[in-house]
Amino acid sequence: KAGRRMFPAMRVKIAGLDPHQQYYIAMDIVPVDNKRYRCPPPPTAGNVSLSFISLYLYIYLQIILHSMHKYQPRVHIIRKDSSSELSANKPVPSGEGVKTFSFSETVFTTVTAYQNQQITRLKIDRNPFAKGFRDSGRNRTGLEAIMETYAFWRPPVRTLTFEDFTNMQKQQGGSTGTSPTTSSTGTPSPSGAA
Amino acid sequence: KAGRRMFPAMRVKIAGLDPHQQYYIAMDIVPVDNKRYRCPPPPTAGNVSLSFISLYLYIYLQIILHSMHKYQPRVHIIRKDSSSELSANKPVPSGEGVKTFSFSETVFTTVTAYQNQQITRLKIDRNPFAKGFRDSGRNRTGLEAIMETYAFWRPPVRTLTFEDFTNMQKQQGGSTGTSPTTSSTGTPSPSGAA
DNA sequence: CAGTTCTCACCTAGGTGTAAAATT
DNA sequence: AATTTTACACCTAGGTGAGAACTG
Repeated sequence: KAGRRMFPAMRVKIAGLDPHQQYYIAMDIVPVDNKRYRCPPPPTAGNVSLSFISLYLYIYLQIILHSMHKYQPRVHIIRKDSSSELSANKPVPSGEGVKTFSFSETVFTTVTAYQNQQITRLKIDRNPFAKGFRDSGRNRTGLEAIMETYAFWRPPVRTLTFEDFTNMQKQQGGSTGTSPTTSSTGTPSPSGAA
Repeated sequence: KAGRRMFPAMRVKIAGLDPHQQYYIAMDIVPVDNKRYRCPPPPTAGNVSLSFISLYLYIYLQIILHSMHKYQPRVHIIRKDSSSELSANKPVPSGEGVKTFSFSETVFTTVTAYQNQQITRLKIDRNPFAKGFRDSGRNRTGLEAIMETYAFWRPPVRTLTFEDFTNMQKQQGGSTGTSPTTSSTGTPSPSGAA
């Protein structure tokens, strides 16, 4: 047992795939800060768990990261017939039939102890496992109390959209910033905004 | 949430595969008692969870069974190039490149309440989740007490052996009783020997 | 009455931040 | 001094059989 779970989790929704095609879905986490490249970028290997429930796909990926570094999660959609062998430990292939998505607001910083009191409060308020630390002192209104009891907060879903699968060949290459640009607090391992 | 977990679990070890080939591994549970066929055999559909850890593969399969019936778990090794489409809800294909294993000692009977006091004791003694019901009254010897605390009992591993992959074409067909014939107590859902 | 369903106390298993202790 | 590690109380989440309640 080593490391801690990412919270909040990355949630993604994929639209516009060709139903007659098959795809691989891959995820990795790459360092954001190029200045630190003398510390070798952490390997993206790890155990993978899949759960198929209806049309949903839950992926639990174990990735080793370094503390006090800035990282960016990425999601890759890889057309099955784009020959190159897929494998953990190897970098995700690029080229035709491979599309990489990364959302700048999901950049996070790894820490071993929180640096920011606001992050701590956010985690305690949102993570069900931290319920024991919630400040039940400040009294909530009736509705707020009900929400607190019943609501299960979940991180927002990022949507990966293919305008059309046939365009995929021309749109290869690096990360496609398909979304807003709010600097964020999504933070795995105990973490916070540095 | 419906149904209960099978205990003890089915454990299987596969040997003799061709490293240059790819295989599907399937599991289903079929009724043993042909006399009851007027009750339609239960579907083998269900959610599947996979966990890859090192070379181990954990499969959690959710299968709906009828109570008070006798069942037989089976494991299928299916060569990937044996064309026919794989799908839950459909019966496992048979023919060349498909090998089915079933161990007669793993036959079990489904119940909603235990019929046999010995089964109850076995479950309580072996299943870690039933620890609350263990009879700590009858005192154990020192070693036995230590064992009780630390030992995690796991059901025996059945070995599925391919003498040679190339023989697989000729050895198609139904279940291959590859093992001893002890009538057994392996029993999912609350269950017991009828 | 035989069989099923439901609730419950009692477990396992493991995810939280905290605070002290250890490390660098 | 800054950071990481460890033990801990407090949670979530869910798997046990017992026994009451329910069903046909």
